Amino acid sequence: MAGKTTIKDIAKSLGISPSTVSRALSNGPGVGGDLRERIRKVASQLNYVPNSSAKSLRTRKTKTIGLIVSDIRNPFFLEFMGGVETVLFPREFKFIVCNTGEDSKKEEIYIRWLMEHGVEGIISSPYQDREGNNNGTFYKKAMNSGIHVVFYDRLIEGISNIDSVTLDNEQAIMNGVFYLKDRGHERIALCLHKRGIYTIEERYSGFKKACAILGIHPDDRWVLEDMVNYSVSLDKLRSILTLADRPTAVISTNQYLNETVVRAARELGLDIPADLSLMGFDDSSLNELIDPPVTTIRQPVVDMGKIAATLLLGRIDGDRGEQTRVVLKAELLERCSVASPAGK
Amino acid sequence: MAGKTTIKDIAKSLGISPSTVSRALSNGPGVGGDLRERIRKVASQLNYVPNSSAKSLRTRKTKTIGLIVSDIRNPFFLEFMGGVETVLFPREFKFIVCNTGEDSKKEEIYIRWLMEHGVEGIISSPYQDREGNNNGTFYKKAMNSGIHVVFYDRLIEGISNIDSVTLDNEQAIMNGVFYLKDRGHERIALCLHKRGIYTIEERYSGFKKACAILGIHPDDRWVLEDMVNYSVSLDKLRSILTLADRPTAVISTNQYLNETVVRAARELGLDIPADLSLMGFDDSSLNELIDPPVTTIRQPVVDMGKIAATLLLGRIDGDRGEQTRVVLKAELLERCSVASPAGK
DNA sequence: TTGTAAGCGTTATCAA
DNA sequence: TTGATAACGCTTACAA
Repeated sequence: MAGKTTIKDIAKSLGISPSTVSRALSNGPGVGGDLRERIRKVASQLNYVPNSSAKSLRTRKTKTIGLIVSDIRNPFFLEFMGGVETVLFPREFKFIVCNTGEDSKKEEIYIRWLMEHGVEGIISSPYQDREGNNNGTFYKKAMNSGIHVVFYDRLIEGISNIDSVTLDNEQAIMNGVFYLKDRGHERIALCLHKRGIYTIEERYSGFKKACAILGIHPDDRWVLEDMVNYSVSLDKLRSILTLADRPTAVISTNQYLNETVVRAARELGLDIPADLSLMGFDDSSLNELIDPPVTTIRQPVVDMGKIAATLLLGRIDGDRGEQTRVVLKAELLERCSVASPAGK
Repeated sequence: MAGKTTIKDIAKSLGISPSTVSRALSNGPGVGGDLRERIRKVASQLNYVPNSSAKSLRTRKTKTIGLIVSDIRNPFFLEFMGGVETVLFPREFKFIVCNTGEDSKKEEIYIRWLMEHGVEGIISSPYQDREGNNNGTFYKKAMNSGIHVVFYDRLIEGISNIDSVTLDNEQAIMNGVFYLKDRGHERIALCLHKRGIYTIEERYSGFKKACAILGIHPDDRWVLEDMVNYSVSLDKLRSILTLADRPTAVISTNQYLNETVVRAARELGLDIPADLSLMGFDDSSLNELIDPPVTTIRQPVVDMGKIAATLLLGRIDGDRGEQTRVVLKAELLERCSVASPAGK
């Protein structure tokens, strides 16, 4: 009703000074236990709500961080955010969600907004295009102005002192290839999202490494790039799956692509795993219920979120130790989408 | 490097007054086009970053809203948030995500934080327990202090003047029951999350209404409540599905329960739809790939997000019109999980 | 068009 | 233990 009550109103109503009220309400020392109680009482009677803009202006602390995600539609982020919130809430930290949609410009804008907002830290999965362009300089700028940054899922190389938590993507895909080879597959296709993005490059490189180690030579044209939506993905899959000498197995590199391959196979009349094996990546709980249940490479996403938030809060709390780079291991969930190819 | 540059630094460096700089930088009138350009240039040279705490303190505007979600793990929110972000970004509004986890106390804490933070609005899906307790008074408090509130998905009854966007839950479930009856089902079970929650009550009531209209009388014990995790859900489903006179169809009321029913049926050796039909609710893109593809009641979630954000921005922009209550219609996606019961 | 000055609600420093 | 005062960085009457 009335204009918002401030610390001054409380002070006036008790006939004391604003500074005392401030001390009492922020649990600072130097206030009589008795007086403190009376102040608290009046504050709640007057419906006092602290003004954090004023507080932040004075203290330069907002208890707020920014969470930059590359694609808000990806179920990966639900789990990740869940992990982050778990850690942030008990510490009374709030987070602003920034969805870049793999748009470098949007990422830049959000970084600027976060700086203006006065966040104390940023947890980000940065974008990088195939030419290697990224927003590294903006993250640097944020760091220079005292904002701590933690990268998750993706890295920007050559930018120092930024803590990170990522997956061992190379190893994850290598294990996938090994698993397929064990079951007799040498004709393996790979589905990739946009080249340039850290995880995609790592997964691609893991694929090549594993093939080299095993001495197998999948056709270069079976490496499908830019699978960004269903219609282009279907076209690309069709182009390799309708040939006589087609691959016998496909490795997908995210949950969206798992679905895409299953759909495409159905549309092309290919049975999984009889006609085509699928090694999925990421794990929606639904992968188990799909026909057939999809064998998949699972990342510990919730942990990733918790670790990212913990690293960041550590820095905010004053940890000036060396850069931390946490690398998590993936797990291969064996289900039913991989078979041995005919004739083996 | 240096302490952050402020408007004063820019003013000093140009030998002009801070107010002129402020006017120039905030695109206000009353500044020479020439001067404005020079100010802009110096600002960027000095790496000027506006301090929004200071700005907010002065203007009482933060360009920030709060988004309260009841369970961050529910894929519903991914889509919803996506819709919200779409509308907010072009308007330069940021959002803070608050996960209550169906915990009334946590909801209250978040509302308080949002008020302190100075958000201009709150988009919320409020919790209510089976006794009807909710945080209505806190939402009222927020409203009274000038924070606009929009409810989505769920409502708190008897609290006036709050815009909302919800689903026509009663009709949605009624259509589901009608669909089942058309295919010969009269022995229908219903799976519910926590009673008390708005959507759950509405869906339950829709179920009863439809049964009354059709003159069918499912066993009361087939209405399963509190299906909050897999093990209790499995137990409850087992208790009704292992009886000789068991239901022939189950209606689920969220995506999580869709999965639960499918898993439980498999565990109990029941084939869907031969032994048991399933009418799902909510639609993950994966429902189509499940074995069998799940017939489901789909909500227009992205639209819901866009509408909620649009309503809120309208209020923030000064719309003082009557309370708006948008009620969206669900869509029944016919797939393969419903069959006619044996003997029909 | 530009400058002056007050004030937004806090906290922190210094005295009392 | 308490109070007076300045300051955080910005906007906005009002005056020039």
